[in-house]
Amino acid sequence: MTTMPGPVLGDLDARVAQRLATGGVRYTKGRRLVVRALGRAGGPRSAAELHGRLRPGIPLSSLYRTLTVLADAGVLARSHDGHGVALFELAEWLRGHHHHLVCVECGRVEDVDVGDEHERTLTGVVLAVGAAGDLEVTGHRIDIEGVCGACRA
Amino acid sequence: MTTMPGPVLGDLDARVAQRLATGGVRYTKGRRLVVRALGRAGGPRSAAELHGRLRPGIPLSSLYRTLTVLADAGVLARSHDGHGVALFELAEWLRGHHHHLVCVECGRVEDVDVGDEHERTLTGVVLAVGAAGDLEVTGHRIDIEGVCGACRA
DNA sequence: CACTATAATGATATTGATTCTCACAATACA
DNA sequence: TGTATTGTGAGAATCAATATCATTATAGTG
Repeated sequence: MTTMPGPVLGDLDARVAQRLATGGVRYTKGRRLVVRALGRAGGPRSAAELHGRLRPGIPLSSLYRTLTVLADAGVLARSHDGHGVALFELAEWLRGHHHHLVCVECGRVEDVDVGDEHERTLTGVVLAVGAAGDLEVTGHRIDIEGVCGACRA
Repeated sequence: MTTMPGPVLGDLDARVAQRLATGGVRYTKGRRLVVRALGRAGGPRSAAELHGRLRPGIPLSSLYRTLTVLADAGVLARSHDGHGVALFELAEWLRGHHHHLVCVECGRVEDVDVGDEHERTLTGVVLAVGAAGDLEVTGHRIDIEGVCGACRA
């Protein structure tokens, strides 16, 4: 169980549409394609990966602009792989809180849902450590590094 | 207490020298400067920051090469900031295991040492989650995000 | 100490991901 | 239908990072 479809993938479009509407941002065909592709993905994806996978060949420049617009609107979250390449995924309020399994061999990143029990434990430590470091904690990001099944084979 | 000098900063040079020697890599003046600068820093730093701080103006191209050499030799660890810019810090065997406090306002990243007790807790959860996700865990990386004291003021 | 092989440096050119520009197309709404 | 506004596509520009290459420094050796 390395991935889990969020409970809301069904009305993903509807939720994104509403969010964009309140910001006066249009939910165009290209933007829909990107959101759906990321909804299907099991982890954060780069612009290049999305560009290769999206069928009606969206030009890279438009894709980058779309990703930026969606990120600015709070629909997508942006992170980076081990080489500084930008990765995009659905924002937490769409995808649900989760962390990442990172393969140190192939670099692949996959979502992992931590159970409530474990998440409570993590949050407790994070809050304590952040407070001790004079940080007003707003969130945390955990990457679990190792060798994935495919790379072990 | 947001930072803590590792127990080995005194003989940092000696430890790095030995490590490089076994790899047939010279510990030159420029490389010493970079290692010491990172030994003084309280967190990971970008090439640009180091370039600005290093006194005998080392050219950027040389600095990048130095950073790459030291990272390849296992002396430095490489990560990335919120914009994909590479950050460098002393490797774990030199600096000691730690995590990062990230200010979401100014982007500054500072080291934070988690106590043994908390670290054991984190490791336990990480191993359990990694195993459940079919990952042979080799390490973990935790960024605690929030607003730093300076930005709150 | 001088000599040679090897490794490191500095200046510059190049790459690659990402962003910007601008003319054109699509959409919303009066 | 007309008009203002927003989005798109193609290509140029940017910027961090890397590669190239001639020059310089260093470690060993005789």
